[in-house]
Amino acid sequence: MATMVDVARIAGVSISTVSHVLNGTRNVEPKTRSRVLKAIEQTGYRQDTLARAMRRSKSDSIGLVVSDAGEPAFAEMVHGVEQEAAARGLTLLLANSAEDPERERRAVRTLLERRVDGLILACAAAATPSLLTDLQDEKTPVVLLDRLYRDLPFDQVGADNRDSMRALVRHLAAQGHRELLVIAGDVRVPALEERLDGFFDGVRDAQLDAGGQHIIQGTDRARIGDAIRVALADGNATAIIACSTPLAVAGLRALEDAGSEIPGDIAFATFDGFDNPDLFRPRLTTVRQPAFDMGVAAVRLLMERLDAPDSSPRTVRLHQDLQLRESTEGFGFPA
Amino acid sequence: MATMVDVARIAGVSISTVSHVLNGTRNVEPKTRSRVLKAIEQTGYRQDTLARAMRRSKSDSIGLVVSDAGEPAFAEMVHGVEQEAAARGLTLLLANSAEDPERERRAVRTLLERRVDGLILACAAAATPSLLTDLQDEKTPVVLLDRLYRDLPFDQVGADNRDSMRALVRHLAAQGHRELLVIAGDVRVPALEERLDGFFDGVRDAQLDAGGQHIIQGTDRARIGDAIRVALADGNATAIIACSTPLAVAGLRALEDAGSEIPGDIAFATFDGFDNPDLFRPRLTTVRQPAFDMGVAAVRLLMERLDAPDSSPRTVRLHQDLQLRESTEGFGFPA
DNA sequence: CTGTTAGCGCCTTCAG
DNA sequence: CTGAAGGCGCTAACAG
Repeated sequence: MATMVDVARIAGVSISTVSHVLNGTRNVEPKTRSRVLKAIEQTGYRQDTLARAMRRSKSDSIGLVVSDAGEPAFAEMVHGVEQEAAARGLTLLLANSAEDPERERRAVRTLLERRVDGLILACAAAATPSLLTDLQDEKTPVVLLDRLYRDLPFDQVGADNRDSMRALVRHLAAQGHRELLVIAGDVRVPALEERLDGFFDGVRDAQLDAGGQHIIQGTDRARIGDAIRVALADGNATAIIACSTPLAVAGLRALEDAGSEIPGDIAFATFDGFDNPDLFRPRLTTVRQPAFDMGVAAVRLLMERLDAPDSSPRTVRLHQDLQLRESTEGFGFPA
Repeated sequence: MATMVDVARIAGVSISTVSHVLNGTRNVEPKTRSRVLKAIEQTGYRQDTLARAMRRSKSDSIGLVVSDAGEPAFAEMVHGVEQEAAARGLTLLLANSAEDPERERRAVRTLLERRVDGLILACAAAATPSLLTDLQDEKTPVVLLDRLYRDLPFDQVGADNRDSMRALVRHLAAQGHRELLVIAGDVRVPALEERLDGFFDGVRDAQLDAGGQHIIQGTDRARIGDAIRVALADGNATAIIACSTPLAVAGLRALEDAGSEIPGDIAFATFDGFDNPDLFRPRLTTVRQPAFDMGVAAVRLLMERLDAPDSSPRTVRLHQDLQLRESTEGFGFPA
């Protein structure tokens, strides 16, 4: 591998001149410059980003740690982050914690050791509490993505979970539903907690009986299935809301096992949802997270933070779309 | 940020001793060792991976360039690569070419400049031909993923596209289908070329009339739609095969526009397919790519190549599952 | 407009 | 069992 020294020797200039033509960091006479360029061509010289990063203590790279690369929403966020990073000449270092706090800790540490310029973090549900507080003392800026922590002074980007859920509940109530079943998931995840809060906002707005609603917490599939069976047997709940894609999968499977039809037997809505929602039946009413844009926004926040390290932390909420489809439109209320 | 010098000073040892306890690269007296460890604790010292990489000229990182992060199959491959890389203590640098040869070139260059230990590459359909030949001269090992180039001496991992398609065609023929429509896509993509080849293998096996089959090439949605409409109007084709997820989307939309039912009016099968294929209707017969495992296999190949730089290149083909579902089971042939 | 030089933080011979 | 010292490839003062 050719180095700057080789280029300099061949071009008959000093290595600092080579550096300056490479980086455009000071004027160099056209003639000299072209000699250098030719030498670069000739040697096939390529800059060593590592050495450069070390010297400048700036790596032009960012790290992204996601908590579950399996969920489509996260895959989309990764995509958005990659896109925006590339557009700004940043290399993306990707890690997946798989909802494991220990892996998460290791991933963060590894990325910090690699001297990334900034870190984007979608924390695991059971994230080690000290992780984020430790990160506050770090000079490497951090942006929290999707998994937000209201009380911590980080830049954050998420969706308007609470408002979207509220709107969804109001919509269902307006159609006549009075008793709903919410598959809430792991409410330690801030986004899921917010969605549950929004549910009760909506219940209040629509003056439904708060005590009469069915809330299923946790992610255990069997338990979700049981709870749905019970609720269906009682026969009072007329609509189900799943608070994430995996929760929707659990719910849909349970309904299938029970032989219940959507929306004939029960209405169904989900957050995040599935790809190509109009191609397959049932067409599910979905609150859609702008996951790609959230990734883009996270990178922007990070770069702005680098420019202004001392400005106060900002939380950006992106609007979620409420896409109404057949799964909540055909339920037959008794006259 | 504390450096090894700080640690050495506090522990009252030389910096080389610090290095050796850090890397376990030579024996050091337990007492000394624990002094060093304490000093590390105390200073919050963290290794600078960049400096280390520069010195060892080995970065413990690998680069992955995918051609379309949007396709679910690629998202899964990324996931598999990440998983296996992390398990081996490698950091993953991710780039997306978005099927743009220019972006692809830049991505490869960037990753090379970052001194990745190896590169995994799912080439764009229209990849610059010189890209791969240039890469052959590089000492950085390269593994081709999914987008294979039979004639080039790289390690490669793909799926058994040809055989799977052949099996699918035979299955359809056994059911009575004699005239098929293939949405073949961009056959510059090797996997798609292989699938098309496999189609003709199957046609031959089943002794169908090769001239009577409908092949739609390209990715233009409108053209695919037109071709399907024409084929339906003629009324001879009884089954459609989509050779990738986006192609399936195009096909399904066209059928929907035409008001055709699957499988009543026409049978439908797809490669790669959709998530949760049993939850939504129509349940599509799918040739499923083991995308995650392909990612894993690519990392393994890469590491083995690093251990044995001169062994001959290997191509690994992973088996694809033919998942039969309703979309090909209910077509009513006239008696 | 160009060259010289001192490190960035680390690993690794080579001596002791 | 431990220390001293050189240098990986590059940037950025500082001098001319």
